[in-house]
Amino acid sequence: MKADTPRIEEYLESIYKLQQDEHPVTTSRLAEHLKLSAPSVSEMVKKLAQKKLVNHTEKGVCLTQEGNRIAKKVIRRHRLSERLLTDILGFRWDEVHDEACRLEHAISPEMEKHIEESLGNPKTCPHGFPIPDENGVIAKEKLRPLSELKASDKGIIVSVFEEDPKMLQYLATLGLIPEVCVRVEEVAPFGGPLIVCVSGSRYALGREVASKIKVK
Amino acid sequence: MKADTPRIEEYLESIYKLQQDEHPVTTSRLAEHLKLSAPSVSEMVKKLAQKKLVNHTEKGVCLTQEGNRIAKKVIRRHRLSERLLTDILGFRWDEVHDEACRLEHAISPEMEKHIEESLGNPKTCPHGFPIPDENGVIAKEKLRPLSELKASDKGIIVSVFEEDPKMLQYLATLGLIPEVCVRVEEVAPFGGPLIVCVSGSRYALGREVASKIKVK
DNA sequence: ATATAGAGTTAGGTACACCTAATAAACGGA
DNA sequence: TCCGTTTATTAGGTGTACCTAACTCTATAT
Repeated sequence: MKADTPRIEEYLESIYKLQQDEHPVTTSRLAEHLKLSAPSVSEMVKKLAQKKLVNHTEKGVCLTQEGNRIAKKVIRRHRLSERLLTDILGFRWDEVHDEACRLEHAISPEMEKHIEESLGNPKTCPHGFPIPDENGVIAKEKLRPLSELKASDKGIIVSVFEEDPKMLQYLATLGLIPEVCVRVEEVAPFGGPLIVCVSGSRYALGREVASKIKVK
Repeated sequence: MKADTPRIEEYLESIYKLQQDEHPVTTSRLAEHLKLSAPSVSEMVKKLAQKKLVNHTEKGVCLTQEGNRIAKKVIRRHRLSERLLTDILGFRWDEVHDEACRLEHAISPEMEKHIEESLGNPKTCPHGFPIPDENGVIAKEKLRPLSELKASDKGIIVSVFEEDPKMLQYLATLGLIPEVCVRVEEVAPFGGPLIVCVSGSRYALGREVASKIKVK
């Protein structure tokens, strides 16, 4: 009864991601994220609970210590894969997510180490998210979503939480990528767009997209 | 009914490999190579035949054109993976086979291209076997097994057909790796060992091992 | 207060890839 | 020629992960 077959890894990884925002991780949200039917997820969650990888209460699903450990291991592999793809194999940042989704389940602990060393111990993936160390420890910084800045606030982009290649390409053409400095010029009222200034150019940015961009 | 799920790829790859030597590819040889029971293989071969990926006759299993195409695609990915592992990620040649067995099913056509370019279009894997091009074309050379050389014959090692890490390590310590020149000093009668000379040192080499080393 | 929408689970069923045990067919040696 | 071994297949069964349809809650709106 081994606990880290690809399927299980995918469930734990999804649960981990959905835990990031405040909302509870419900069966239906999980089903949507995994593109599976609700009953399939319901059943699988039961099995994960049996294996002591998640706790399932009225308020939703949450990872146990062990579940968390495995999820972070997978995320470590995902982000290391993304770095390998961009830094060594010459992929663009918008191309790597789907590739990494496949690679993350095919990487041994030894390969993990080798990638890490060959890359010079990178701290983040190409989208700015931290790569957990071998023990699953993640370096934390306190970050704000770009959408919460006020007019004339500025910050340095740390991460871009977006998996859609088209949107990533678009953001890259605007120069909205990690490490770059961004200044908010104007915030339209009633949930309207932000006007931001990036390396001399001004752009309008929807609130929803802006909320996926974290700055420090 | 897609035809290239990991399981199917593994079967086709095994069949391809077993086709290399003269012997017909029987159900039992396949079962042994895949470490599965004979009935499982029997059943799966039937399905592969339905999908028109193999022909199954009295004399054994053989790949159809399409089966061959897929097998070579997988082998291409396997060998490119091995090169990536040794040349870029710093693995030793005896460590890469098992890693590559997992990677080969997780690599997209785009990644294939990127690996190839990053490596400078390598022609062979670390064990000396040719990497098929995108169209599955394999550059052929006429080679002899080391075991068939006579006393005082010499040749340059081209490939080492051995998957066992221990044996690969051992051969590497003797210097029996691709590109190296080897001379046969003596051939013991009745299937006994060969005495070979490699970069100044002399070693006894069993016939079975010697037959896995191809020279030109 | 009750009808109804929504979320979650149960029931029942499919596909897939594997297994063991038993059977059938082929083949080499006494 | 016949027997025993090897080789392949059939029969029957398991576990896993998915599905749809139907049911059961709960919570809200009229």
